[in-house]
Amino acid sequence: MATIYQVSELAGVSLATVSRVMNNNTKVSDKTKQKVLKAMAELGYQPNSIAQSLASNRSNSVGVLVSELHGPFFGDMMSAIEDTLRLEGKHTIITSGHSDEERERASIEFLIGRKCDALILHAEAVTDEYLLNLESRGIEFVLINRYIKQLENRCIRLDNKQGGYLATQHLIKLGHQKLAYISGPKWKQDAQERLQGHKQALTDAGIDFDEALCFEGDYQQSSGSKGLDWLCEHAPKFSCVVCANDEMASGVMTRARQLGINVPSELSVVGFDNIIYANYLYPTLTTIDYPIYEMGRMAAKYILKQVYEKKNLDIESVFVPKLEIRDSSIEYV
Amino acid sequence: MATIYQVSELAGVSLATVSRVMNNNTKVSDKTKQKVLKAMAELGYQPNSIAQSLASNRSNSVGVLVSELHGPFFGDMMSAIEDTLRLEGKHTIITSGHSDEERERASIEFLIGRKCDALILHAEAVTDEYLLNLESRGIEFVLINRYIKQLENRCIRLDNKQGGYLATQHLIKLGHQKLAYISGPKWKQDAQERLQGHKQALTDAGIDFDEALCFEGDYQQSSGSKGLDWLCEHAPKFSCVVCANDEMASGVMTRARQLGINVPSELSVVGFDNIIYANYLYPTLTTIDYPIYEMGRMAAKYILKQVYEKKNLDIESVFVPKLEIRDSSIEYV
DNA sequence: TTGAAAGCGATACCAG
DNA sequence: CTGGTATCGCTTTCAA
Repeated sequence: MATIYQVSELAGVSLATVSRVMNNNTKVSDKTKQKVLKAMAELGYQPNSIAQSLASNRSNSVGVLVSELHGPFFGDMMSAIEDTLRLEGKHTIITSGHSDEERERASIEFLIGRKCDALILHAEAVTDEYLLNLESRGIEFVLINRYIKQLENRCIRLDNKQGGYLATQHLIKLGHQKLAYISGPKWKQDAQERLQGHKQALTDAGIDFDEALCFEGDYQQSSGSKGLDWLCEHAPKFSCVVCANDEMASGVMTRARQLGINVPSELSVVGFDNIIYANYLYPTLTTIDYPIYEMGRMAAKYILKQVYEKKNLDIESVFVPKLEIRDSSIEYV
Repeated sequence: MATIYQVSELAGVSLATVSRVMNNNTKVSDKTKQKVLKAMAELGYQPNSIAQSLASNRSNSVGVLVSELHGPFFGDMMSAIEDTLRLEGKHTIITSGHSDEERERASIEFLIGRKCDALILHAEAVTDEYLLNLESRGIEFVLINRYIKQLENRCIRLDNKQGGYLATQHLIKLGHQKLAYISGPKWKQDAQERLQGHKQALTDAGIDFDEALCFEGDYQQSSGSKGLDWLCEHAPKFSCVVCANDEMASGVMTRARQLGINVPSELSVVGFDNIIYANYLYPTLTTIDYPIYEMGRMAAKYILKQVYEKKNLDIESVFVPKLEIRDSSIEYV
């Protein structure tokens, strides 16, 4: 692998000059520039980015933390970020935290050690203090789907409560009075907020929230199935179930089919997230649109603006959920 | 951020000694070791991995290239790799190539520039020559889902042809005689192989392959829908359709429903890959199991063995597809 | 506009 | 077992 030294030798200029044409920030005469370019081409020179990072304390790469590397939600998030950053020549390093405090922290520290210029975090398990401390360490970062008051301007988020509200309100408007709910893990902020929205919608409609109609899932498809089983066995009668995400909703629909319960005529189902295949389920799933791709883009833009000094970028930090009505929910008769 | 220099100063030893306790490969007296450890703790010292890489020409990270960051297939692949590598303290850097030659090459060069110790590549667009050249450059890598004779031992792959064969044979055994086929992009190796398997199965059953019953999709869900439309309009009558992947199969089933065609009674559908939600579709999808998680693990193990000198790892490079019979395919009457 | 030289933060070889 | 020192490949003042 050719080094900058060999290039400078072949071109008959100094190291510094070669470096200058690479980063073309300083003026270099056109003639020398051509010589250098030619030498680089001839040697098939590729700068060693590790050395660049060490010297400049800049890596042109941003670190991303997701909960899981698989799953439609994080897939879209990663794609959005990489697409956006790549256009500006920045690279993306991805790690996963598995919703576990220890592992999230380890991943974040790894990214920092890797001298990422900034971080985009979907951090669920790590404490507020840790994140606050990150800021005081001078680390540049932005949070997706988490709200911490003191870090407000670094939070790109969806109004989850409003989303939960919309989902439930939709069913109430359809005449449903007995609504079951399958929540995400209660310790997760978004799960809490979505549930709060649900309760608020009930209250506003004069319906009492019944703990017995509420099952705590884990956001996985299988827990939707488990949830439906549990509800059928332990809960009072209900005509619909609102799920805290689409994957659990999918689990519910599949299990319902196995149990011989028709969706939507006997049971309406509503999801949350609007993941890509919500529209390919049968029946197609009524859900709350979570513009995760847009939010991923926005997070990347934030970094571009704050860290890489791109101007003319409007940052918007709170996104609004939208109800997407499809076939899995119908009027209660 | 503390440096090794400050640690050595505080501990009253040389740089070299500090380095030695970090990498504990050379003997260091217990007493000095404790002094150093204490100093490190006191300063909250974290080695700078960029500097380590530059100096050691080792990064303890392996680069991964996938086609897309989203999608169930690549999600599982990435998860498998990261899970396996992390257990050994190695890190994963992920990039995407979007099935585009230019971008695949750029990503690979980025990973190399990043001094990854090895690469795991799902490279579709880059030429054989390029890959061959990679080897002669002395780069350690392993290929997933691609076969190049000269690189045979570096190829972790599924017998795609056999998979295509099984899918088609299954339908023929059920009595189908008019089989439509929706392939992946013809320029992709796996798409070719699966199609070959399909043709072989037809031939073995004495059925002629009919070009008019074959639509070329792009492995996306939407092209499954488009494919069915096209087939209904242009192709002779058929009683089933075999799809080169599950996502297109899902598209076919959804479109069939919209067209009022019952699956499976009027149309049997078979997919390929056995992605996680194949089992949540309605009807559940008959498909060919692609053990991508296992293959991702295996690729990681190969690297662990070859590059990081872990012993006692059995490497298996050709995986066997398995037919997974579910509800989307039934006997032809 | 260009060159010389001092780092960046570690590793690793060679002596002692 | 420990210390000194050259080195990795590049960036970035500082002068010229």
